[in-house]
Amino acid sequence: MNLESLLHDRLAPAFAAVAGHPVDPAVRASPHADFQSGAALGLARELGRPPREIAAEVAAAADLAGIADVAVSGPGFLNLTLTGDLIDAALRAAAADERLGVAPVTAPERIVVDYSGPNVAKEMHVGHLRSTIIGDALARTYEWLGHDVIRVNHLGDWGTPFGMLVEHLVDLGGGSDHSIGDLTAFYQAARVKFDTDDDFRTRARLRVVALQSGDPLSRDLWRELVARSEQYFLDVYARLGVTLGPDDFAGESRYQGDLDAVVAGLTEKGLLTESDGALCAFPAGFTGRDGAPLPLIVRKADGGFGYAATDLAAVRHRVGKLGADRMLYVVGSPQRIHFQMVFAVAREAGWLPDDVIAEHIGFGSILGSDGKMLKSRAGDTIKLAALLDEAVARATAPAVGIGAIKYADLSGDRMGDYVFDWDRMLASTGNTGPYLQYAHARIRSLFAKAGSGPGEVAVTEPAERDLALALLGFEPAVRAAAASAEPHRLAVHLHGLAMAFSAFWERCPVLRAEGSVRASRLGLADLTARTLHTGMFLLGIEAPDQI
RNA sequence: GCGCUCGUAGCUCAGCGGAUAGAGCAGUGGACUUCUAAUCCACCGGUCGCAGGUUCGAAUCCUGCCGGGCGCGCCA
Repeated sequence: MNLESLLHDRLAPAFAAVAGHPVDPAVRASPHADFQSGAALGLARELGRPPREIAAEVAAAADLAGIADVAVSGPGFLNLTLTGDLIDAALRAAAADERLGVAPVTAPERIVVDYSGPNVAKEMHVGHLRSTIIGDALARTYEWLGHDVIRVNHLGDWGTPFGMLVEHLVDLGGGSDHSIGDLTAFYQAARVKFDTDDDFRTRARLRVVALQSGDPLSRDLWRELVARSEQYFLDVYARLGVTLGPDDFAGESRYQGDLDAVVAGLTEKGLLTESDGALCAFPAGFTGRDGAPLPLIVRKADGGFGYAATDLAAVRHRVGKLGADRMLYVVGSPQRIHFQMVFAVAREAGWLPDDVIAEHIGFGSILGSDGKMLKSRAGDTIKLAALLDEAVARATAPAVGIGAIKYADLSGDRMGDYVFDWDRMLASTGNTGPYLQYAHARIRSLFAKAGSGPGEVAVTEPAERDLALALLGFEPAVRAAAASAEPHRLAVHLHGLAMAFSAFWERCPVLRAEGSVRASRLGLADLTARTLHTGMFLLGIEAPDQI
């Protein structure tokens, strides 16, 4: 149940009656009561009356019987204090519902979420962490709310590096698993040869041509590389608890057949200009260093296609074939302008209708303790696998270590940078994954000993009431996270819920209570566990029964 | 130079138009015959980068500065 909406709906008619027109009651959580409405303040000038008088009139007119006690406060606020009956009823309704009282959206959208997108033949590294974690949390959240989510893993599986990689594979004698071995070593060996061996470099260039023109051997070896990499990615996703699966891979190679059509389409619309031999689009409103129009390079001077062409083809495909109502690109902030330009060109080309939303979901960097981009001590990029190994080694259990990393990534505003700090993220207290897991596990242990299940909730103690309000704040938190594509809104709420539960735990004995009090507290505990479990599930964080 | 983004307590961060700006960590002082003390309670701690503006009301919106990060034609 969404209490804010309920209060909003009850106050709106009263405000409309007093003001003579519709007014947003502006119901918010309040430090002075459960909720407050400050709308009377804004009406004072218009109505030429003191705000407290307006507030009093609204309070008298509003139908809040059985829902909340209302009082005029301060300069003209309405303080709203929920009745015990309403709280009990709302908790019972949530407890009786598998979805905790959160109804699916009434108008489901088809939402394409593009995230993770690692490069074939390279190991995943910390640079892929945030996109993978944030994207997965968003996909899970939208899906749970009832949207039709299509996950897209836009692999870097095409382009000039693959001439080099395939040629290297040929040198090693073909495509058996053993010849590829460690992906990073394989890539680096190819790279070294490419940089130092003229003959190899020439063969690599020819191999690109062969690959792109469909030479069977080249294609087979390329496919082997892709397959190997995909299996490796899936292993990482399994460790991370990320829901990307084998059917979600849709790499750049998939759009190669569409690129000529992209160029043709843009040409037909008169959107392409030749500049220094390259075909460029110049969407309105983008300027570069010298104030000149900023180009989106669709086809390079050498005739090859850049990523802009692929991204445009992907937009076309996602709108035209996948039927997207909304597309989210969970990609780091540095690419913000690129995507804005892609979206702008796609709109001009007619591939992105006005009623389809395309959003770049940017995020900040992960920093080391020195305040710079996170690197290993030697200054290299840190492999994701190594990071996960360390998390597991440092934590009491794999789920705790992995959960700590994921929660640290999701608990702050995604646009900000954050400092990667093992001690802080693994701490059992504070706004951390382990704290949430601990709160959940405590409840599970309670039921392991209780000998009876949850009963009907009837809130009496202040700590129970605080917990109840936190529980009822779950729905608004999930909807807020979804509305702004900001998982931290849910994460912060879950931390507050866990804190409210801890306070309840200290002050309100459960198993030592008797009769209906014991049953009610078990009911509160159970609802808390289920809410934490669901919320953590939406963030992609495991909630073990024991820690 | 232009653009994007971030500047809130010693540290890490919420809050993003409403009443005395909130948490956590660190610090100080308490609480274990107790359902997981991996916890809880209290205290301490802030000219919300600076200066204007809009508003009944600004950390929140606008403008201009200052400081950090990132981008700005053939890498993705």
